[in-house]
Amino acid sequence: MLFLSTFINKVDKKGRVSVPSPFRAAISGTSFQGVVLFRSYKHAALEGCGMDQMEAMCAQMDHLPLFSDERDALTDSIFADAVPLSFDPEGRITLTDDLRDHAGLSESVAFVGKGRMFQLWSPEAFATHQADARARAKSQNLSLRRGD
Amino acid sequence: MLFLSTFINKVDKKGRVSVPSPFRAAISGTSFQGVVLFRSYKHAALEGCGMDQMEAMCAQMDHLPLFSDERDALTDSIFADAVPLSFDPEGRITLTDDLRDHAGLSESVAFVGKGRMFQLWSPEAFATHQADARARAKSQNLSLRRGD
DNA sequence: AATTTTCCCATTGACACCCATATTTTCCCA
DNA sequence: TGGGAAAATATGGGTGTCAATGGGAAAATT
Repeated sequence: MLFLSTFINKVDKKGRVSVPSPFRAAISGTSFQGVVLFRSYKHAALEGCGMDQMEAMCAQMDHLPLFSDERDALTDSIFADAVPLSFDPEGRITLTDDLRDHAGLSESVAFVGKGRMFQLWSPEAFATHQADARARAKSQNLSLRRGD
Repeated sequence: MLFLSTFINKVDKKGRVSVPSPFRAAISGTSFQGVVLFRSYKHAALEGCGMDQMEAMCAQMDHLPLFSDERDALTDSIFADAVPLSFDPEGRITLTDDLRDHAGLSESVAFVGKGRMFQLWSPEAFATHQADARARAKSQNLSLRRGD
């Protein structure tokens, strides 16, 4: 099951957001009924996935030596930051202030499908980011054509 | 079960700290109801895990030759130092003075999830350490590769 | 007997659940 | 093909429950 398309949902006064139903469906098979969110270290956005993906990342990290610098940097910026948020009976999650601040989220959130993972953006920030990404893709294509 | 997120809890006059409920849940399956703490040899912090992980580390160490310098160093700095602390009925542990001193802990403690292990930091010290780790992850563009 | 450790209870504040409502999508039949 | 009913989804708010904390009593150790 993959995370596809983009959905924009509202954040209520308590900080709750409905996770898009197709995203919930992608997770419904796993034991932990909820998502895991952590700060993207590249963008003003949040990375998200199910617990199974999180465990896969942990398994990959087991190949790095214990107490090594690389492992430290990754675990500190992924696991230390990761917040497991379980669904309420209506399929919502409650964002922490920390997460909200980092992504600059206010009254609504864009859930952006990225395959095995997804992202949470402020809708305005994502619009410009996506326009940017398309422009980059286009210019790369042009340069490739020049190549042959 | 993984150790995720960061929790900051208070130390009371008796030296007790509540272990975050999700961390206790990650340990609840094992026979020893408590955690094992030992001094980090890289940072002013404590390493922590459940007894099962301790046994896993022991098994890993079996690959190193008996009486080798490397094995000696690891056993001295991990097993010789390790303190098993069992939960009280409310899920709290009491830190020893030795542990408290090494991590510079006073009125509150940060429990930092690191996947299969976790760490205990003075909240202020961890804030700077984490900022550092994020900068490293970003500048070196660290990422996880598929397991080989 | 005094000190330490362990357990028990009481308070608090946050959050997870319950229910109610609104909005959208889907489906069925005219 | 279009309109309407029914289902599914998204949203809003009140309340009970549980986790974190603080203090005191009982048990164990010296």
